[in-house]
Amino acid sequence: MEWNIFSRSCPSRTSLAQIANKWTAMIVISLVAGPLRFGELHTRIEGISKKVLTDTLRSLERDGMLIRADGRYELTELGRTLEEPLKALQIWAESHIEDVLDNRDRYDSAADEIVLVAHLL
Amino acid sequence: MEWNIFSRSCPSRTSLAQIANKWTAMIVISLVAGPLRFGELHTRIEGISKKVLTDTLRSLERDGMLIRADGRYELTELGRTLEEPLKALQIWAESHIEDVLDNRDRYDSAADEIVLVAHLL
DNA sequence: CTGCATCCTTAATGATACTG
DNA sequence: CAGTATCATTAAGGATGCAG
Repeated sequence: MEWNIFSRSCPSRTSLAQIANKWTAMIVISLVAGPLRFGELHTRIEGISKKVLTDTLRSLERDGMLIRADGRYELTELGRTLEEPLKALQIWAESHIEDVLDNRDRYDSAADEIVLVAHLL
Repeated sequence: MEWNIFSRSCPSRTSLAQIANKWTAMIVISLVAGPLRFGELHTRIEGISKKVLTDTLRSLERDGMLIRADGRYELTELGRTLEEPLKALQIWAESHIEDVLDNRDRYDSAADEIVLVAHLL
């Protein structure tokens, strides 16, 4: 069977949507070093609500990325295969953020100028 | 400066949210081979609405991932650095989807059993 | 064809209170 | 502590029509 994320109804797109997600990335990255409790995850991933954390953990558990064993969340073998690609996203985000912020400033001030000129006409 | 996606208000988290996104992934992957027109992107990325495509393209343009040159969207140098990590997500999604679907089936039928037992009590 | 603007619907997220 | 349940808010996504 040929799976293709570009195909509207291909299940692989739902899988992509699940892994291409900031909460998923932070949870998986947090669990790489070893199992953690709910509260530990809640502390490390600043700003995540208990509801969102619960929902995301259930969803990852359903997909077989992690398991819950005596109060701790642990990556499965499948989940560990996500370490590398998701860690790469973290590294990208943290190492390119200054460029991105500069670009945003430039873009926004260019937009401001357009508005300014428009007022002069 | 130390950037950290786990910090609630760190700008790098907004950047992570932008790249850890299925539409971003599909757009960037589509543009790796060369510039494309709006309509070409709209065709390749099945099921994306014009509004979402427009919004996502603007957002990526703002962050400096791509530029619009005479009707074509083209990755910038910064955007091309996303090729590898995002392509990795595509490959993961397409190559592990069968495992994921199996896991979902198992998880859901286990949940059904619990409901069944609950009815017997 | 390439968008932008609008309106509408749904999904994601957040806040709070509550229970085992 | 580890959730669940509920409600409120916000963001994402989609449909349609219009304009350059």
